[in-house]
Amino acid sequence: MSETPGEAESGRRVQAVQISCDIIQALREKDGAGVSELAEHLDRSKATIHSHLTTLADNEFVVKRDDSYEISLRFVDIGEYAKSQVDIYEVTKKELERLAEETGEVAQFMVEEHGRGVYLHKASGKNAIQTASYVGNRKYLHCTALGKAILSQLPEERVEQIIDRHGLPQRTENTVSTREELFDALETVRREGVAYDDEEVLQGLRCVAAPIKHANGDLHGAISISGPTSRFKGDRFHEELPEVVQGAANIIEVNATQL
Amino acid sequence: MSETPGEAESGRRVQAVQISCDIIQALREKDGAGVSELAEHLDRSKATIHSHLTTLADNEFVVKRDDSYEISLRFVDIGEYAKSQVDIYEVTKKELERLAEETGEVAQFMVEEHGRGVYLHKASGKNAIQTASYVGNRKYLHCTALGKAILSQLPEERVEQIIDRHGLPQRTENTVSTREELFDALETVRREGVAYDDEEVLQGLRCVAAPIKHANGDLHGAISISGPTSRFKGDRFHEELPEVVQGAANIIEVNATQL
DNA sequence: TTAATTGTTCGCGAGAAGCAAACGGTCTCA
DNA sequence: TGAGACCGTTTGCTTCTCGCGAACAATTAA
Repeated sequence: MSETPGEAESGRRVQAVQISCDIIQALREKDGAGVSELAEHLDRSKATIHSHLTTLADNEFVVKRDDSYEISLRFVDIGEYAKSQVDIYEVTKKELERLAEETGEVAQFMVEEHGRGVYLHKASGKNAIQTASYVGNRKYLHCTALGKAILSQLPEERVEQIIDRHGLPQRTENTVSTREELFDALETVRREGVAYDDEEVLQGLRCVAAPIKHANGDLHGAISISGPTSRFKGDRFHEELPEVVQGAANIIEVNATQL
Repeated sequence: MSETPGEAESGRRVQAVQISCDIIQALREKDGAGVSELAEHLDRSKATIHSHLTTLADNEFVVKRDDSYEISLRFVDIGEYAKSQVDIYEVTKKELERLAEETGEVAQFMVEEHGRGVYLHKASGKNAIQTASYVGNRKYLHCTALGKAILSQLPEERVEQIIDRHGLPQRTENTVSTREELFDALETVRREGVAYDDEEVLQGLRCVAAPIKHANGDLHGAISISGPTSRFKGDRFHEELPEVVQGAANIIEVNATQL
């Protein structure tokens, strides 16, 4: 079984570490901040915040610029490392580029972590539209084609755990909002091999996703192609694109077994 | 003045936070590890390591997979954010892609932080060679063309501070190894507008870099083109490429003033 | 000059955090 | 089928850390 079964509520925590995590979170939300501002925001003394920031700066997790502290580029380094640890990352990236060029649309790659979906790559073809998603972005799994493709590969109990943890927040009126609806949808995905998003996230945006079946390392991922409803309709939407996406997923799977 | 003047030796630290930072560092070096392994490596009790890992997992900085803890993809998210905070990032990225296509070589973008250079983007043209550098990678500034281009824009006292902090470790026999040599080199860069790397880092690899003059936010960066000595020689190396790189840097500067 | 901001330093007391040891798994090998 | 040797996890206890408040510089504004 992958990751922590449910959220581990038990066990001791280290308060000081929690404070530093909160500081990083706050620095991100505020695009950098000073000691006093953080102290007020987190309801802690200035002295506390100060010693934490100094420690974090020592370790190059934050940078001090004049009198403002900001998130350091060290995160870029570690983030890039984290991506590289995903064994199918390189193969998938190449395949996505090909897919984007072939279709002219946007191709994306998502993996599951902590019960949510993380975008790991985005390739844009000639006619690619702008999408709100960016690499690193975390989305709930039940409300995107990529997410549903991933969920379709997980054992039912894991899906239950994820719902318990994150719920089924409703993005738009088309989002699945009950467990039954979701499990039905996942069954359909398993049967057809692809997941669809028909304007469920954004008006006018359609999306076709296929899971990457690769239980190795308990890592579950999916790839997709997105585009405007005007181009995503008829045979192209229901036959051509699903076939292309599934084909790409297949190639990745084959390459992955050789790792 | 940007960042901390010299390393801030003074002030209090938070030991617990330091331990967590060490854990993350260790997880990265070891590509994930268990509690016992970390406890031994960091010379701490298992209980301590465990409570730290639990806290870090709560905050999604690490993931527990079976009995191994690993660096989480949350770093991808924060890293991507950190990049986006660099105001010239988007403009430079576009310009790099153009540069790579036009020359067929490798084009790169580096900024300074904590006295070292961080690669933020890499674009590859048709004939691009493989280079060891990757996005997020941190290099000493004195031993690459990009680094020297950056240093040439910093006030002398800042350069002194950086040398005090990091020294001038010698990569190859061609690396500058004394302060005088370095300051002479920087003077040349300022005069010519470009910095060269003539097989100083790697046998057979040459590189031309130009600083991006843009004091805004105290952010200093540079862009470069790298390629094999076989193609980087004669007029192309000493005139054509320097001109192209400087031109690109100029375009970025102009676009940057409009931010 | 004064007043109101900063960030920084410091002494102190409370409680957090680190340790050791015990506990409950799982796996291997006899 | 056990014994033993790992593993991660839990728990009490003691100590020393760390968070607080207040004082201290250093800017900035009025």
